[in-house]
Amino acid sequence: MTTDFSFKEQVYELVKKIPRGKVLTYGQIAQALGRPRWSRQVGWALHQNEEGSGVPCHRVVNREGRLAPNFAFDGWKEQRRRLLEEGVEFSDEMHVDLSHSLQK
DNA sequence: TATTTGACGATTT
DNA sequence: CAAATCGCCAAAT
Repeated sequence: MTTDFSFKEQVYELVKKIPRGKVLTYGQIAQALGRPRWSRQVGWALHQNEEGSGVPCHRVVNREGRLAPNFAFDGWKEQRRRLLEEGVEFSDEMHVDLSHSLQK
């Protein structure tokens, strides 16, 4: 076993740190982990994730703040509902207002 | 080992 | 805004 964690695990740790009412984009997560082109792999890591993993995956959106069209466990409707409940503003049905909710 | 797939990003049409 | 296109890279087939 090596000392480095899987990219997946690093993604989980970062996502767990997202404060309530804020969101992160896939690309930001990739960059924060030192892999600016790994946005797709970030999406995968989260897709492999399950609800019970303790990862608030509903706080992760694509670069426009758009909710994933085929969000795994309940669909983007459920994701939107959760975000609204946390105080995240929406500019559209499927778009988060990043200028107010994007965590740096 | 080659091809396809995908919870992405950016640009162009 | 929608669709097409290209780049990116691991996992699935």
